[in-house]
Amino acid sequence: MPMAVSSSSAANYLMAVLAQDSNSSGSASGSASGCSGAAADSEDSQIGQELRVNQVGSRRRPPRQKINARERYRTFNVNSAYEALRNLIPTEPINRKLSKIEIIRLASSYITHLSSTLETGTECQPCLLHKYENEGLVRRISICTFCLKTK
DNA sequence: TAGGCCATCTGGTCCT
DNA sequence: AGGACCAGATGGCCTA
Repeated sequence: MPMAVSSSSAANYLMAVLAQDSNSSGSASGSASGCSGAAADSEDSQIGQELRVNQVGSRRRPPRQKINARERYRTFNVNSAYEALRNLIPTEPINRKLSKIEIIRLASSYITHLSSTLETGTECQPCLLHKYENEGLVRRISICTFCLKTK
């Protein structure tokens, strides 16, 4: 159960996704953007593929559309978490677009920066100060974006 | 046009 | 058995 996501918006999204899939009955690819990497190149082969993937040997599998909808919902929740994390990272300009990998790296860096701020008790380049205070230890700190920003 | 980023589909694996 | 999670494949969009 996702916790960081607003339950109402997530639920709305799930409903929308499921409704979309029920409307696109018979099609193997219910993608909104129309891209389906493994989709076949004709309708007949799509249906054939659907039958094949849903029945392996004698074992019946759940309909692909339902599984795809759940996966889209899961991706939606992951993206919501990325968005929540991104909102905690100060940038310039404030609404600068960040990729997912940038969000993770900057969040990690920002946590380190805040930690150094707490430990040194100063907001003036705490990471650099923290480095000197811990001289002799193995810990190494690279140039901190957030220290450079708060001059 | 190449490369980066992303959404989606899919099959496999693990968990409840 | 069904759902959650994950990684690979694929194709679209955008930017330098």
